[in-house]
Amino acid sequence: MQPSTKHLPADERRAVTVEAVVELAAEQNPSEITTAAIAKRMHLTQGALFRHFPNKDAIWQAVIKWIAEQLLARTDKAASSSASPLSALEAMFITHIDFIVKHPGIPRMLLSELQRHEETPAKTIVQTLISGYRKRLSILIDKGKSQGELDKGIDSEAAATLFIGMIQGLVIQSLLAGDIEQLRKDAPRAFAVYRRGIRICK
Amino acid sequence: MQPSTKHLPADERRAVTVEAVVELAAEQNPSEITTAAIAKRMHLTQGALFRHFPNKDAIWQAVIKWIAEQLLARTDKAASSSASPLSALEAMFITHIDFIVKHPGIPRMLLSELQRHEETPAKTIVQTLISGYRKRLSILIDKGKSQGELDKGIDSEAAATLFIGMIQGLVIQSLLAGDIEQLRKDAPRAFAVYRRGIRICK
DNA sequence: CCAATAAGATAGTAATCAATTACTATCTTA
DNA sequence: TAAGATAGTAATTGATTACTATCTTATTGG
Repeated sequence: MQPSTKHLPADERRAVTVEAVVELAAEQNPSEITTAAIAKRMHLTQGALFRHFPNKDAIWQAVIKWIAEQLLARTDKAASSSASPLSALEAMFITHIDFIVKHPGIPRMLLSELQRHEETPAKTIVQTLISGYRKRLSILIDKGKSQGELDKGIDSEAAATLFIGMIQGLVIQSLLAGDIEQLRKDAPRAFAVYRRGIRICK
Repeated sequence: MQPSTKHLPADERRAVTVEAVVELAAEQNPSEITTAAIAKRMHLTQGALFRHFPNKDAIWQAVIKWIAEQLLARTDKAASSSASPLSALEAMFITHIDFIVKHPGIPRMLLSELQRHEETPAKTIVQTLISGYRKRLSILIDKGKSQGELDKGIDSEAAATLFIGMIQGLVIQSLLAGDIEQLRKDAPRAFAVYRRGIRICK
């Protein structure tokens, strides 16, 4: 099954489309990605895209859905193979950062989507993703407290929000610098400060 | 000098334009703000805008410049009227959050600008803003260490990055929720966790 | 091997948008 | 108060974009 074949079955073509958009988002402003640009990247004519998606928004929705599934699957796996709640948090963090470094277009797509003021289906997917992620985090933090690994005085929800916010902030700052490697460098240092904020005082 | 006067002098007209764009950015995706929409908000015809700005990018540049000046001025003032480094950090944080809550279009404009892949003049202004902001923070943190208020073991640069990241992350999450009041609610709770991460152990 | 159908190519359309142009109204000052 | 400078209007232009109608080619099951 060589990937350069024309006439792909519909579901494969849709998967390749998602891939192409994630790639393009790493290279340019996602809100300026045209259907023509997507088609060109896939060596397809622009009109052919509309054989597989009813409209452009449906393409975006598919991309966001793929991102959400990937991220939850990867971080879940990382957390479940960790010995303690705190190490699970760290494993989720590292996995999350790795995923973004591997696909720099991903945060750009998410940011672009949440810029929209209307409630789009894609935005709803992101909301569900984040609230699920936050739930997992605060459960882990509570577990850490009861196991005596984390300080009982901390606000679990706030700590979960800060965990997610830390990642988002690091991503924004590397986006601003135009250097994804900065993310890899800054992330562990920021996490060290965060860890100190939730751990029991020694 | 009623603001609804026609025939404003050029510099006033430019200032009003910046105001209009910041307002519009609170209501819609900044990348979809058209020159026609800006003109309509100002009760002006679209073409008239180009009497005062050579092109659309120049409008954006003016808006970003205004934001940067405002933010630095306000946080500087807040920090200088604080008793200790840690309280200065908290004052800057609160001031920053207040500024965003008052003008919800601001983070949207900044996010929109840094989504662009090219190096625009506006993006350069944001980079300068953030690096100046980070510098101020790490100096404050160093001062806090030497005064025995903050833990000497923490990484000042990472703590500064996390400070900024925390704000950016909180903003993104309130943007996602479509509720700016969430920012006001979550901010102090997240800051409490952050404070615990840098303060000396009691 | 041959229809039936799925997938792609080609060539459009209507709408939108930044920018420009020719002209007019208003302000300022010598 | 006349004349130049400044600010605004209305209409248009060329480029771009999402989407579609029609024709062509490849794939596949009987």
